[in-house]
Amino acid sequence: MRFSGRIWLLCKKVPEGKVTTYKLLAEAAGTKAYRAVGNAMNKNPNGLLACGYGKKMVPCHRVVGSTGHLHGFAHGLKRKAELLRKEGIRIRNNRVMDFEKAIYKF
DNA sequence: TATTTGACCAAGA
DNA sequence: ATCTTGGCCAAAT
Repeated sequence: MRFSGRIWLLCKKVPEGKVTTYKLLAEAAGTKAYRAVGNAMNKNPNGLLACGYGKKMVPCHRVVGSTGHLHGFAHGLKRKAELLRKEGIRIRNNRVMDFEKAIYKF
């Protein structure tokens, strides 16, 4: 399977209310391609709401930078922040509060 | 095959 | 705390 596909699979394991980082995803995949992970998210199978790869959704909005900052989102950072808030994650200035505690560890 | 492009990351003149 | 710089790597061109 292709690199991006493996990343999507790992991404699906992140539960609601938790977040992960591009770096963590790369490490979980056994690589250092942090940057390529970002690209994979950008081209994820969630057209606009399709959100499907296999049988589950790819919660790409739960992926943030290693510093806890929101880097990007197909529908805008604002939308991304709202989705996260709706799952119980506090966001302030495009940054996840209590970041360390919200991280999902593989 | 070669070049360009990012939703990255860590370190710091 | 904030901005820049160089290194990184898969994908698309």
